[in-house]
Formats: sequence, structure tokens, C-alpha cells
Amino acid sequence: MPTDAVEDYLKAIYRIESRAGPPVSTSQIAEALEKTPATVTSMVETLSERGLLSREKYTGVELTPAGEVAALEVVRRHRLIEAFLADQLDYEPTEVHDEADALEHHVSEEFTRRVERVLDYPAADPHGDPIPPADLSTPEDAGTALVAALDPGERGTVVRVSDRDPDVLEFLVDAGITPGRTVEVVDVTSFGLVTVRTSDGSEHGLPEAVADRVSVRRAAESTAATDGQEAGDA
Amino acid sequence: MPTDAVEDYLKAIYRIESRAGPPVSTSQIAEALEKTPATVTSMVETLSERGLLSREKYTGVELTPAGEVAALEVVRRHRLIEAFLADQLDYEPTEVHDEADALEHHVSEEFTRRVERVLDYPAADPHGDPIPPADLSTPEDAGTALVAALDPGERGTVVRVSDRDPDVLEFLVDAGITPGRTVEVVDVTSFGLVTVRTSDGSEHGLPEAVADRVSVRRAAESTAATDGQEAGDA
DNA sequence: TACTTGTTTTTGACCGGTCTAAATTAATAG
DNA sequence: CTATTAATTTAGACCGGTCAAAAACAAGTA
Repeated sequence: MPTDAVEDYLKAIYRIESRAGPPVSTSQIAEALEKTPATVTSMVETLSERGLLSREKYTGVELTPAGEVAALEVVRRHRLIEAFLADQLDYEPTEVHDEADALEHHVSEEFTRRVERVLDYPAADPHGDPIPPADLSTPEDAGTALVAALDPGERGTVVRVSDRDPDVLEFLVDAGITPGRTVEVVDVTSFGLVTVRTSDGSEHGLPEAVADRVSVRRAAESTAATDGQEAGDA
Repeated sequence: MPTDAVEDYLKAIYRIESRAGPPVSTSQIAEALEKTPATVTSMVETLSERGLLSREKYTGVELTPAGEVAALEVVRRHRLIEAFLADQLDYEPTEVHDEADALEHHVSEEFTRRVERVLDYPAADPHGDPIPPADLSTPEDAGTALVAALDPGERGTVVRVSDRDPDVLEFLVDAGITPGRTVEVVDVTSFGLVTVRTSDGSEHGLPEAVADRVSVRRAAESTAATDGQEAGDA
């Protein structure tokens, strides 16, 4: 049985892989998990001995199929718990993440199935991230980072918003940048300021680090800004 | 922050204390937790250094006020989670224990309060054990072990039933020995067989070890066997 | 090519929790 | 009062996860 730490590493590597692709470097993992590089090296070593990662020294790691399955199980539990907390216990979407992080390692398969059932098999968590079904089939459409997906003047639909930093999340929610909403990139400066216009016409300046946490799907050419609910509302 | 292990020890000691009273011996703890006596000695050592236990070597330990508070917090979380699982996720009372054991160490105070709220401040978990309120006030009426409380011919109301061993629990449920029901002790043999009559008139032979897991409140003198729901139904 | 810089790995240490085996203590029977 | 027995504690070890410091490496630059 994987320990909490093992699951945390797997989840982090999965996340990084699905944004930036393999290989995933020691320092990326270290930063995501707030561990020292030395620690990560040693953990990554044991993970690859267990067949969860393939590793090339000084280069980085990549999840093996077995590792990806294990990671997806954690992701599934995490998101299901988030949806559950929001739905059954009236948590705000912004409060849900930390609780889920703690619980995700300790709920049984039975629990997971029951939660899924009372929630009637939700497709996404409160941040718009898709919930893998029990067979872990869908490889999930994570969208693309805002700046990469959209040139200035283009519009897109917000697919998800990172829930890592509660302050960032709250800021984005306040700005109306939430799953399902449409945003237009107005301008991208060389010094890392991204200006976006939301569907109500207001403009917001986002530091690059924040913009990177917003994933979008590019809208078809010159579509008028609609405010559809497409993802989200689990 | 107490670790999972620390909370487990505290909970076990609390349990033993409230049935058999202090001092609680190394071997009692070892048995309850399925650890070796050596392990228990070392843990008990660090717990008493932290002021959670008072300890006298070769004699046993007793919870300090601080230790009791910590133990009660765990007990509260455990029982609330049990009630929640049964109520919101349709778990059977017999299935609830293990899941709660895993979760009790990882739910936040916030979570606990919310659960309590949606359940409308339940008084007892599905086994009839009282749920300490947030201020941890009520010292809980645990009832008395069946054989100690009742001489042959006497009746009492089942207050609670240990949920430690699922098989035992299931047996008791099948026999109709559940919180709120009335039982009469028919006979106690010298070789550890306890015969009880339940409210429907049927008799059941219980090994002493099983009978010890049933706590009762003695009925007033020669009261007719009623089948009241008094505790339980969280 | 050789140096410098930043990243990664190695080394050696530590802590919490656990165990086995050996030593100690308490309780009891003779 | 002593010897036996059962429980407890000590001693020493190990594992998982972590870190700081030092060594090794990769990649770019002079």
C-alpha cells in the first residue's frame, strides 16, 4: 500500500507532466511539494525501484503506466472529495482543497464509490477539473495555460483554475475568472503582466504566475463573448 | 500536532480507562493496539514526557487532563464520522468503524463542525456511544459491562456495544442485542458462558469475552421488559 | 578547451515508530 | 525467605521520510 508521501509525489508528478510534459525534473517536484531536492532525489529513487517511475539520472522522471494509474486514483479521490465537500457540507470552492488533500489518502474505495453515487457521478470538481471515473479511463482534457493558448485579441473558455494557492484562487473568483466563463487576452507585456477582459467587460491585470494557473480552451475564430456554463458545477 | 499513532494510543488508553479504570497496563495497551509491549513502553514514555500521561514504571499509566482532552477530541471525531457515514452515505452500522478509524486523524475542526451541523448535533453514534459535544463537556455515561452490572434474573438496557470486532458486532446485532434493547441475564456459568434473554423472549449464549463488550444500564427493580428506544439512532 | 554556474546526486545524520532479544522487576508459590 | 513465573523495561536494530553539506555533473561562456 502506498504511503501518504508516495501518493503526494505521484500526484505532483502527474500534475507537472500534464502541464509541462515529461521529463519532470527534481527541482520541479521539490518546488511543488516544498521539499529539498535531496529529499526528492531519494524518494524518486525508491519510486522508480517500485516501478512507478522511469528515471534517467540528471534528466528527470516520467510516470510509468503503473505510476499513472496510482496517480489517477489519488486525483480521482481528491476531486470527488472536493465535490462532496462543496455539495454535501456547503464548503466554498475556495475552502475545499486543503481538506481534500488530507483526506484523499485515507478514504477507502468503498467510501469513494458511495460518495460518487450520492453525488450522481459528477463530471468535475468545484474548480472544473474533471473527475476520473472508477475505471480511470478518461485521460482528462486539462486545457492549456492561458498565455500559451491565446494570443492577444483571442477569446477562450476557462476550463480550470488551479486550486493550489487559496489567495490566487480567491482573486480569480472575484475577477470572474472561473470555469465556464469566457475570457479574452487583451495584452501580454514582456515583463510578465497579462491583461484579460472577462465576459462582463471588465479588465484585470494578472501576473504571469497567476495567468499560468488558468487553463482555457480556445474559442473558435472571432466568436462573440458568450457566458456559457460548460465545465464545472459538479 | 499529534501524530496518528499518538492519537491511537490516547484513544485506546481512554477506552481502557473508562471500562477498567486506571492504571492502564502496558499489556492492555499492547493488546488493544496490536503492538508489542516493548513498543508500547517506548511510546508511553514519550507520551508522558509530553504531559499527556502520568506514568509509574511497572505499574501503568493514566491520562492527564491534557491527555484526556486530546483523547476526547479523537473520540468525538470518530463517532461523528461514524454517524455521518451511516446517515449520509448509507453505511451499515457494522461497516462504519474501520472507515472512521482511518478518517478520524485527518478531518479538520471545520469539517467536524460542519458534519455535526448537517446531522443536527446527534447525541450518539450508530452503536449508541455518546458523541462528546464541541466543548468536550459530558464525561459520557458508558454503562457497565453486562456481567458486572446484572446478576442472573436482572434486566437492563443495552447502552452500547463494542464495535471493535465486526464479527462480534454482527453476531450481537443478529441476536437483537443492540443499544436501547432490554436484556435479561439468565445464567452465568463458572466456565465463562453467559446466557441472556432478549426482549423477544429468545435466549442466547455469549462467551464471556463477548458479554464484556456489551454495556448496560441496570433496570429498576422487577420492571417488565420493555423495548424502548432510548440511546442510539443518531 | 577550460571555467563557471546551476542543478542533481551522494553522504551522513536525525526523528518517529516499530521490532526482537536480553535484562530487570513484581508477584506468587513453596 | 527464596525461587519461579509473568510482566515490563532496556538495548540495539531497522525502515521511511526528511534534511544540510559536500561532491558530481551538465550546459553554456570565455
